[in-house]
Formats: sequence, structure tokens, C-alpha cells
Amino acid sequence: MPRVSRKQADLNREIIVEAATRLFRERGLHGISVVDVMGAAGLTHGGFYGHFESKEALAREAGGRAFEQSAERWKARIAEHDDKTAARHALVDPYLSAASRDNPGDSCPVVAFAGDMCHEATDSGLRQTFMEGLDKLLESYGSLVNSGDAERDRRQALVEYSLMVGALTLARATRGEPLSDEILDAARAFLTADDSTTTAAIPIL
Amino acid sequence: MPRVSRKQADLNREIIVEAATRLFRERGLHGISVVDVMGAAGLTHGGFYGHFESKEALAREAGGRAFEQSAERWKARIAEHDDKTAARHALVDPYLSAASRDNPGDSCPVVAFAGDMCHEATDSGLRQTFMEGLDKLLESYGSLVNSGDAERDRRQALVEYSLMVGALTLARATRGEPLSDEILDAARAFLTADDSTTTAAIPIL
DNA sequence: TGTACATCAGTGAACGCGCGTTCACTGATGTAC
DNA sequence: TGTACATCAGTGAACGCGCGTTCACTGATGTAC
Repeated sequence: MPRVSRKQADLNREIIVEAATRLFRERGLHGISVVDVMGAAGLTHGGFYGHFESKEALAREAGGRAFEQSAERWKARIAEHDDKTAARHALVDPYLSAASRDNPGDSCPVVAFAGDMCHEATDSGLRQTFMEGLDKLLESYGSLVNSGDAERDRRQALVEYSLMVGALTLARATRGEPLSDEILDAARAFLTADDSTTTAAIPIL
Repeated sequence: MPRVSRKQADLNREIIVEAATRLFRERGLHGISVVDVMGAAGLTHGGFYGHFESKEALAREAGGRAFEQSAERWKARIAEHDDKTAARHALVDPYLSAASRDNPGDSCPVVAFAGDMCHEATDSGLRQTFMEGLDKLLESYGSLVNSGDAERDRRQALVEYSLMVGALTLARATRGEPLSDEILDAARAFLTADDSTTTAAIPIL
């Protein structure tokens, strides 16, 4: 049943990108084929190149969208809370949850793609998309770290965000083992510790 | 020139494993082919299955060896120093160095394989090798965190190690950008900060 | 120690397979009258 | 509004390629005498 309406074609393109956004995060940039993506969108593979120049072009678009979604979600979570500690919980707790670990398709694109980026050429478009997305997320995260000393805050944000990425990565790699929950719990407790409930402040560099 | 001596054959097997140990870490478990590995060992691909049951079997052996090498290296570095702070520097500084970032083939197998492990079946042999190796490295790292409170030390070690993994992963993904060095510097400073030089102690959970 | 022969480590062609990509085709859509 | 025709979104077969793996072959190695 070929030749659908222009409106339907635009919708199909949208469905393909949405499916790819999820699948690339779930199985990695090289873990999913054009046939897989088109199948997930309810189409056959032949029509793919009517919508996209190449598989890599789709990866760039789907990856970029994943970053946009994450950045918006972060901003919304932080904006919901006036209290700094509450905002921190609102961002860190879901990020380092079992749900986040078990649903990479709807989770952080940095964790999903960081491994693949290591093998990507410096001038690759994917890598540029990754860098822009990472910068945006780091900027969002920065609003949680706000002592007045910009340099110290920057380092603190980098440390905390690196910990989030490392902990989620390790939790996924060890999924099914007790260690996996242990890592999430330790990192979550560390990042959401505050003066009133623990023996030490949020660490200062 | 077929049929080399038994001794040479054993040596060839060793060369293949050594090449694989480096290449798998450099390009990922799926980024390297049997032809590549055999070529790096100075052989042709046909003889591969005389030495190994499958590519996966080689990956298990090469991965296991990478973990052994890392664990030994860590133990040696820590053992060289009586002083806790010095031992910490001896382990953290090389781990989060530009050299480590730029030479994944001779660096941490956890960072190299964590991404691939996320897509590996729970009962996979590779995953078991990864878990055993990670446990050993965590145990080694634990000797740097020794306050007497075992539970707290465990959480602290998990947090610090997650940070190391996250920082090195992000530094590799952003290699070539200023952010890459920034991440390494911030994480290194954080993990090696001590009372005498900074405004706060190593953070306590 | 020397000879004759069986063994087997490594070679390179070949296999089936899945991949990204191309293309002739189809028939509903969109348009010109 | 209704009709005739050009357009083009999606189909599925086919392409070349690289992959993991197999195998007939070779000739130096290792062994039996």
C-alpha cells in the first residue's frame, strides 16, 4: 500500500525518529539496524532513504532529540523546586534510580552514547551533537551548584556529573547483581547528602 | 610457511591474546574483527580457530587478562606507598591522566567494556569475567578508603570509583575539546584533595 | 644419529549471513482542467 | 464538483561488502624405527 498522504508521510518520519531515539539509546549506535528501526516504526526498510540521507543522519537527528528531551526534563525538574536540596533530589534521584538503569531507551543520552563517542572521529557530526548536548546538560546541572565561586562551582558540577554518569554506567553494566543497586544507592546518597542529615557538607573541592 | 614448532605455536597464541587485550580495549568488543586481531599478531585469519573456540572465547580470555593486569598494577602502585595520601595519588593521578585517556589499549578494562556490558546477556561469560574483574579492582581501591567504618568505606569506595570511571569515560568521549582536560583535572583534584591543602576533607557520606 | 612417515600450525579460498544502500515497481495521492 | 493524469511514499528484491567461521591444502615439525 504505497503512496500515503503527505501528512501521513511526515508523521511516519516522526515515528521513525522517535523509534530511533529510543532504540539507539537501548542498544547503542551500532547495535541497531535500519531494518530494526523501520520495523519498530511499522514500516519496511526500503522507504528509509526517502526520509534520511543515511543511517548516520538519522543517528544525528535521533541523538540530538534525545539530548533536547533530557535537557528539557532537567530544566523542568529543577524549576519545579525553589529549595536547592529539593531540586537536587528531583534531578538526582530519578537519574540514579532502578527505573533509569532498566530503561536506557528513555534515559540519559550521555551514558547511552559516551562509549560509542570514544571510537568516533573528532570531526564526526555525531560527536558534535554529543558535545552540544553534553554542554547543555552540564549547564543545567550547574544550577544545582551555586556557591558564588564560579570556578569552584564549575569543578564541582563536573565532578558530580561525572559521578552520575559513572554510577549509572556501572549500574547498567552490573545489572542483576547486588552491586548494581549498591552503586546507585551510594552515589544517590552522596549527591543528595546535605548538612542537616549527614556528618559532612556537600563536598567542596 | 605452515607448521611452525609447538613452541612457536604457543608463542603465537600468546601474541594473539596480547594483541586482542589491547585492541578490544581500544576499539570495543565489536569494533575489531578476527582478521584485525590476527593481522595485528602477524598472522592470517585462517589459523584463528586452531587457537580459540570462537571470537567470544578470545574476548573472554583477553578481557580477563586486561583485568588481571590492571589489578596487579593497582596493587603494586598502592603497595609502593606507606602514606595513604601518596598511595592515593599514585593510583588516581595516572588513572585520570591524559596518557590514560589517550591510550585506552593499555588502560582500564572497566571503562573500555562497561558500555558493551550493558548490552550483554546476564548469563554471558564475558559479563562474568567483567564482574569478577570489577570486584577485584573495587577491592583494591578499597584499601585507599579505610576509616574503620566498613559500611561507610564501602559506599565511599563505590562513589570514588564511579567518579573515576565516569570522568575517564567522559574525558575520552570529549577528547580534543577543552572540556576533556577540565573533567580529568576536576576529578583528579577532588579525589586527591586532603585536609592540608584544601578547605574541606575528603567528603564523608 | 639418520631415515621415512605421520602430524598438524598456518594459509587463503570459500561459506552463509546481516548489514547499509539502491532501485524498479505499485497504486493511492494530489493536481490540472 | 468530477475526471484524467502525473507524482511520489512505501514495497521488497537485489547490490556489494565485511563479518565469523569452515575447510582442503601445504610443508616443516615431531616421531618411530
